[in-house]
Amino acid sequence: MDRHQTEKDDETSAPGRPTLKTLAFMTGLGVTTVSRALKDAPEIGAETRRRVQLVARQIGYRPNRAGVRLRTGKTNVISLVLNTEREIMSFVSDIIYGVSEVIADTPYHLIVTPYSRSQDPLDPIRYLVETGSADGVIISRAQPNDSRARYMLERGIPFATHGRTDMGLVHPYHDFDNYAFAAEAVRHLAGIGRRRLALLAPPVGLTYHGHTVNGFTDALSEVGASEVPFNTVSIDHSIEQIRMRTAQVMRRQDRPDGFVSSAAAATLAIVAGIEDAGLKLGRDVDVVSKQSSELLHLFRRELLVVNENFRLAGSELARSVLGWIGGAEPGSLQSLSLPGEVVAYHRPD
Amino acid sequence: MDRHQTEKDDETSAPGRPTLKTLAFMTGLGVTTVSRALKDAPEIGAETRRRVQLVARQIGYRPNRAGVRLRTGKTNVISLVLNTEREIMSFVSDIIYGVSEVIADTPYHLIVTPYSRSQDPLDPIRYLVETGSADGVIISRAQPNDSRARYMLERGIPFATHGRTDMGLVHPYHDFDNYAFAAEAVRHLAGIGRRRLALLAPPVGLTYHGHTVNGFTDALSEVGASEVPFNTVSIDHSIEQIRMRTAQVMRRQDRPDGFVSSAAAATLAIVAGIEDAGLKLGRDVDVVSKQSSELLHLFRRELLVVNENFRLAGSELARSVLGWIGGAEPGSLQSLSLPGEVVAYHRPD
DNA sequence: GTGACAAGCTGTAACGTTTCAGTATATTGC
DNA sequence: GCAATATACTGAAACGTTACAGCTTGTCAC
Repeated sequence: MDRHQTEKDDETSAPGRPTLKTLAFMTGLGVTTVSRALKDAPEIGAETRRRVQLVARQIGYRPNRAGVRLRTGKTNVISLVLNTEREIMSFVSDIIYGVSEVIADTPYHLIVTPYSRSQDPLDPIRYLVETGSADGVIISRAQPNDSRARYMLERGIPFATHGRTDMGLVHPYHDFDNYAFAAEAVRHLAGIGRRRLALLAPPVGLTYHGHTVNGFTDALSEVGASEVPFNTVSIDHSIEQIRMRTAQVMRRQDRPDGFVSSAAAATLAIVAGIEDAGLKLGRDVDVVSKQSSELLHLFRRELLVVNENFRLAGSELARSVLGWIGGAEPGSLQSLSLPGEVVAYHRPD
Repeated sequence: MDRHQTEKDDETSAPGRPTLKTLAFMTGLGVTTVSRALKDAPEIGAETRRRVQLVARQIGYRPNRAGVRLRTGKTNVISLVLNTEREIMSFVSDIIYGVSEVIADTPYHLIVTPYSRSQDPLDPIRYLVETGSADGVIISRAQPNDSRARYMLERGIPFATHGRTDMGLVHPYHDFDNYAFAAEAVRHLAGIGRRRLALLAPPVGLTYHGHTVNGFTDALSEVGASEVPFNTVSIDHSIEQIRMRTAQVMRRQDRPDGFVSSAAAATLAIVAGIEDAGLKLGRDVDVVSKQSSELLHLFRRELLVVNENFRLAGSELARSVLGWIGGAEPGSLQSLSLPGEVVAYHRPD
């Protein structure tokens, strides 16, 4: 307290957003005390604490994110990393809303970090980690051996994956039980007399491709049905490709009499292909499809559907990441969503 | 340079992310010089500038966002404000990717700020502005008298709206020409002999409701067709509501023989309603619908569609906001996207 | 009465950046 | 030869926050 010390600013002049200094001035306390009072530190008197919090609420104090971030490194940001080309449309929308629901009452913001086909999927993750841009990350399209998960695990940054990995490493995830889905679909088709089944699977490389294929084949042998190979296309292929391939296979004499489809948009293509071949859904062939919004029954009432709730997935993923950030055990933040029944169309009255 | 001055840190110890100080140490320059050299300030020698930039690139220097934000108030964030319940699904996905494309080579991050039915739409905007959380904002569902736009205009925060307003205030926007869409749809229907047309419009209250209705009615009188009132539902209503209402109207003797629908999902409901009434698309009635992804033709090949590109909208909106932030005239950042032709189904070969 | 200790509060420094007000050296005008 | 000026650089301060190391004051043990 020797020289300068311009008596700081006069607090009353600029009416800009209130800071700790403003609060300190108003309460007559020190900035440090105010800071601690706001976070319920134990060494602050109970009355002081209440007084500070009251004033803070009154004048609408909001901590400056940049200040906190600079000082502590905490960003209060969750990043959702998405593939710009391959992501299912309703997935993007629903998962964002699911995440939003959960972080709504937290100080967290959601930033969307996209990457495109051409890029290494690790790129956006590296960016996030290197620049410390997020406290937690959500990734989709998990792979059995997922370099992104491995990378983040090494750097110790909290994340959650949509879909499981298979590297013997434990981390939070949320997944839909695609094994159960495929198996249930096969059983249902077998139950209505279908015996030669084709599977439109998720792209090879993603973990749930394996789950789906296993559920499919296991159930096939369980019910004694046979598989019609259909693995030259996946749900990542274009509508046109799937449609043409379906039409092709449906024109063969040993054509399938049942399909299991892992995505709604792809199902539209399958149906188109079936009809291109001059066959009729529900008579010549049945299709069980996953869907994430209730639209397939409008499309063709003969379709059989199983619902997957992406909004729920978003919420679960957000909860997992926040849990990990909050210090919970990664292993306790894993969840699996069971498919509901295969549902056939019921005429609304 | 009297007391303390602990010779700062030894720069070589912690290998954390490089900062200006790191660069200053490596180049032997002052922090200020480095800062200026990196932003091509004129008072820095050409060689020094190149040297600093070289080193910065080599060691992968990235400015610390919190530091910049704290000092300058610049967040390098664009916020996309979305309604959690009412937003069209493909809209969310496409617009995000559209925005992402544009901001990919900029320092900007995209944060998604959702709000729900129950909230005042102004809430999220107020939050963003009050906390200074974004340099620019994108909002959708513009209204003729839009309190959000007015609010942001008053505070001077750059934004762009998806859809136009009608308050005599100028601000950036991107819009699809829904007047032209509806008019074109009517003309097309009239061209194939349809005379009693119904419009499934956007929700009242949004600006493009008016545009659509005007285009519809203007073209009706132009071609001498008549309107079958259908304004008890809008595209914001549930599939079931639209479906029932459609079935109702289709069972009347003066039923429409043509529909114009402003959204793809709603079109599914209209078709379902038509079929509920025992009528056949393409024979008893034709439907022209907007769509944002190429799916309606798979649904019913008789459907007539007009494409609206939401990804483009996202890109345009992002460009507008960035332009405004960059100092361009708001009035020069407005764009209108013209609808393509009404397209009927063409059998892929 | 003194020492120890706890309770409650405070100032300073630091996070990384940019801005402001310089300083040192070279160049020019005359 | 010297002032004026331009060039190229620099340190200190500030943005808002939290961590650290204090500082008072009061209470209690003995």
